[in-house]
Amino acid sequence: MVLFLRTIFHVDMDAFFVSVEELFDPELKGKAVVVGGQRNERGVVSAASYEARKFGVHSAMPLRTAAKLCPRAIFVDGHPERYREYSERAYRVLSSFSPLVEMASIDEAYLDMTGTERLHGPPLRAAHNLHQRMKSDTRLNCSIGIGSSRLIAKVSSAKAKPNGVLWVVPGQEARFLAPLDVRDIPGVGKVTEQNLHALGIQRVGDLGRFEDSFLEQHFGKWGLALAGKARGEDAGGWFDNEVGADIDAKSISHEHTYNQDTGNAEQLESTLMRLSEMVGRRLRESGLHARTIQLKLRYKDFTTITRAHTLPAPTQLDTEIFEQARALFRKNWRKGGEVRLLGVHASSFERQPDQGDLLEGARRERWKQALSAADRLRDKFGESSVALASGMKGSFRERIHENPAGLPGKTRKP
DNA sequence: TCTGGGGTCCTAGGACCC
DNA sequence: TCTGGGGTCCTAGGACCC
Repeated sequence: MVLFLRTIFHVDMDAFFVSVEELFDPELKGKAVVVGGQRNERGVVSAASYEARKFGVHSAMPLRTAAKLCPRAIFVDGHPERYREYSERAYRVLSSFSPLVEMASIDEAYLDMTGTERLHGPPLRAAHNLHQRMKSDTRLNCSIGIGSSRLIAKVSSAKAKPNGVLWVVPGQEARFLAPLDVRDIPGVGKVTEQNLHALGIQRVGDLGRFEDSFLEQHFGKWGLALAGKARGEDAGGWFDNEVGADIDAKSISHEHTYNQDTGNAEQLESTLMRLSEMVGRRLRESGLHARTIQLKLRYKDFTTITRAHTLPAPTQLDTEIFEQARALFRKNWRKGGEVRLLGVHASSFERQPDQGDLLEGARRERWKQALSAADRLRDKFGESSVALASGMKGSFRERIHENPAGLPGKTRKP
């Protein structure tokens, strides 16, 4: 039950990574550009310019496929620092329009603009002002969707692209959604789309012909949410959160795909050490302690397993994370099996560690201090400058580059 | 065509407890 | 020998998002 009408903006930067790269190299402007790596690297497209999209190139597509579809495309490595910087600039602009800003990812945000009419005027005028400010302050284009829920704002910003503003007038939500493809609903991917098609549901409006209970039977909890979404409601899950509500991270993970598959135990364990260090570092930075450590292992043929272990007491120490990850690895790795990817994942966070006896607590504290010092060194001299002894073992200690294409997770503030 | 990395949420089964 | 019911924790896998 909606007690009062909300005005939500969804602001989405247009071809964000590509646009930022264009600022650094104006030569790229107007050309087919693919960000994410080189044309014959192992990896996928992070972002494609509108020119490249005309050839069928889109994000998440293997780089090699993109090269075949659009041979003349320019391939550019990603620059996460640049994207973070421009994301922060965008955040500053947004914050000057509403105190309730929530970055949903590096290039999109929700604003609760409810009750700002006195200051900013009616929604469309506010949006146009915001649009202009974004352009003048960041030199980047964005699109803005306006609606009475996150869902409507999100869907309408997609329809406003590129470089547009779209307002769905309150009361018109269902009419706006009805003709759209079910795939346009956030959360409906390839699989759900196929399942809906099998029931003869192609457009959002078709959902209205079915009872909520029928959808629940077919799709469980998600089916119920889907019924609500067809009416434009933020039904279920993350969408229900108030804009700007502070939500703690639920997991921290790092993974690495080798350029060449490897079955070398020493190299694999060395990678695990590096990944454990990266996870431990992030835990310490955010003051979190994890109880569950998970290993992810992907073989050459892409079969993937995950194996988890939950500790009696939470940790944020590289050594303890590594110990668990390695134990899981040794227990589950098919000896000699060629590995494509390794990952280390931490979850079940607690703010305070269960210290156990005092001596033990002191020992851990010393470790923590040593590791924090290492963190500062890394800040200064780069990720490869410091490693614990076991990570140094062997000649395979390689540098894991910061994910060139990756996106940070949901963060409240950049 | 040969498939990244970092997240969230959901399901389902088994263990264990009352 | 035929076998409850609910709650919680843990693990594995998968859909989905950017």
